[in-house]
Order: sequence, then C-alpha cells, then structure tokens
Amino acid sequence: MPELPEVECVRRSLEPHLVGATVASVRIHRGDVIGSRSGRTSRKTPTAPQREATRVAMLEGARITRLNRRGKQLAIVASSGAGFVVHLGMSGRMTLARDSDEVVKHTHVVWTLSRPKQTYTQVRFVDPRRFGFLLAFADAAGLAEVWREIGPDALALAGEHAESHAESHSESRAARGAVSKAIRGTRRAIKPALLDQAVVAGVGNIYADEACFAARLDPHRPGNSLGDTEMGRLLDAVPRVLLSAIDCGGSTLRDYADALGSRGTAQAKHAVYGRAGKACPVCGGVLAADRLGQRATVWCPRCQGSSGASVK
DNA sequence: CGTGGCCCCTGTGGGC
DNA sequence: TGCCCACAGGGGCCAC
Repeated sequence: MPELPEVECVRRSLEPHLVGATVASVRIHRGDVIGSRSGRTSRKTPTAPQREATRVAMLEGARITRLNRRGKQLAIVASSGAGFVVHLGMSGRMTLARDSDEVVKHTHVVWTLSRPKQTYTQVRFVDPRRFGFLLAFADAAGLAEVWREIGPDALALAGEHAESHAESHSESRAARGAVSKAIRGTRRAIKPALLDQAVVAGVGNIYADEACFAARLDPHRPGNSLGDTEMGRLLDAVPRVLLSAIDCGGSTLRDYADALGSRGTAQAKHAVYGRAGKACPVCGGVLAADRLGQRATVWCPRCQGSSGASVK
C-alpha cells in the first residue's frame, strides 16, 4: 500500500500527536511483527522478561521526541535516542485512536500515550497481511545502521524547490550523483532499478510507473543506456511525482488512510498506473501493460519511446 | 551481477 | 449465490 508519499502523510498526521507524549504502556498482540523479516521466524514463545524487554524496546516508559522518515520507513525516536522503525509493507497502518475505539482485526501492537490535553490516547499498528514490521534500535547509531541498507531518500533528489536549507543543495547533488551512478552502472531496466530501495529509497510500483512516464522514458530501458539529458529527466521526475502525491495526501487505491483516517486523492492524477488499455493523457494513444520484475507495469509506447538506444 | 520464480499473508473483485 | 483464481501499494531468498 504505502510508498514514500503515503508514509510521509502518515508521519505528518502522527507527528503532532506523538511528539512530546510519553508511552504509558505497550500492548503486543502479535510479537512476531517485531524484528527484521529474517530475524523473527524462529521465535519461540517469549518468557516474561523477554516480553518486558520487547515492550521497552517499543518505547514503553519513554518520551517520544521526533518522527523521521527515510524512503518508506518511519522512525519513532525517544528522548534517549532509542526507538523503532515502522515499515508498513503492503497493508500496514498506524492509526490514532481513543481507548474506547473498537480494536479492529489485525491490530498487532497498541501504544497507550499519556500527555496533558491529548485528543488521542492510543496509536495502533494494524497490518492484515503482516508484510510490515517494527524494528527496534538502541540509539542514533543503531538507526543509522538500519538506514545504511537503503539508498538516499527519493525526495533528496529534488533541488532548490524543496525545503531549502543551506545543506539541501549539496544533499541533493550527492543524492543525484549516487542514484545516477547506480542506475547508469547497471544493465537492468530503469523501473526495477527505481524499485530497488538500495538504489533510491521510497519509490514503489505506482510512482515508478508515474516517474518513468513523467520522464518520458520506457520503463524497460536499461539503466546504462540513459544519456545525460534522460537521466536528468528521470531524477527530476521522481521527486516531482512524489511531492505532487504528498500534496494530495497520497494515493488511496483501496484502503490507504493516514493516522487520522484521511484518504488520499493522488490516484486521480495517475497518468499510467492502473490505466492499462486506456488513453494516454498526453497523446491519447493506448497505454500498454506487461510485467516487469514481477510487477504490473503500464506505459505509453508513444510518449515513452521504446527504443533501447539513447536518443539524446 | 541480474533475473525469474517462489514465498511470506489476508482480502477482494471478477469470471464462471 | 457461491466458488475459485488472480491479483494487490511491500520485500527476501534461492537457483540459475
């Protein structure tokens, strides 16, 4: 479900309610959503001390000071620097709630907050398919270690237009350099390269198709076939489509909603995703579809020239 | 190194 | 109406 824009909207909707709050208690209904995918399979029933350690790792007793995001991952950080990363997978949600609100099916973890004058008393991690997970880290170095596995945040590709701190320009240059090097250094098609979180963090199946369309590049084009102009178009298009989607509150195809239950409207702007066989919004031609790297892919053969050669 | 296949899960929508 | 299959916004792992 969630790609970078949706995770960012979740972050923004959670932030004012979590920052400054103390976690009074953590209730874990399904402990196996905690830990990396590889690290949680062989788990036996935890002992009481282990369960307590897990609640502490999930910030029981701690005060939340900030919410950071990199790609599709959301980090909830306490004053000690400890915290946990939330990955929503395909169907995960973080929802704000009151104690009295019905606990829906597939609610795996519930944090109860205590803070003066709070509107919501709980945050809940709900994830029917359980492709999402929560991963604890002990301090800033621990978070850095987790995030070392993924590439630069896709929004860092944006130049001046984004929030302009003094450092944003050099950060943008570094990100663009790293991503263009990664893409140009491979024969794999640009779409699977964009989906590879180690190349750039935050792009999923919707926005990969949308970015390729916006850049007028066939998603099948080998990365090492892109010319400078084409690479520039791609690196511009990625943050552009993501920022546009954030402005719309994300894409709600089926059930995405932010922490307050607000749905997104970015799906109305999709030029190609989910529109196979329909008319290209630019040229009116029929949009083509196939599978690329096991993922449904839609593009306009006319606007996104199918030639493998770099045509300037 | 890159790709294709299969797996992890539940829910839903379409075709019959 | 009901059943079965395919598919879904995530990613990991394995054999080639």
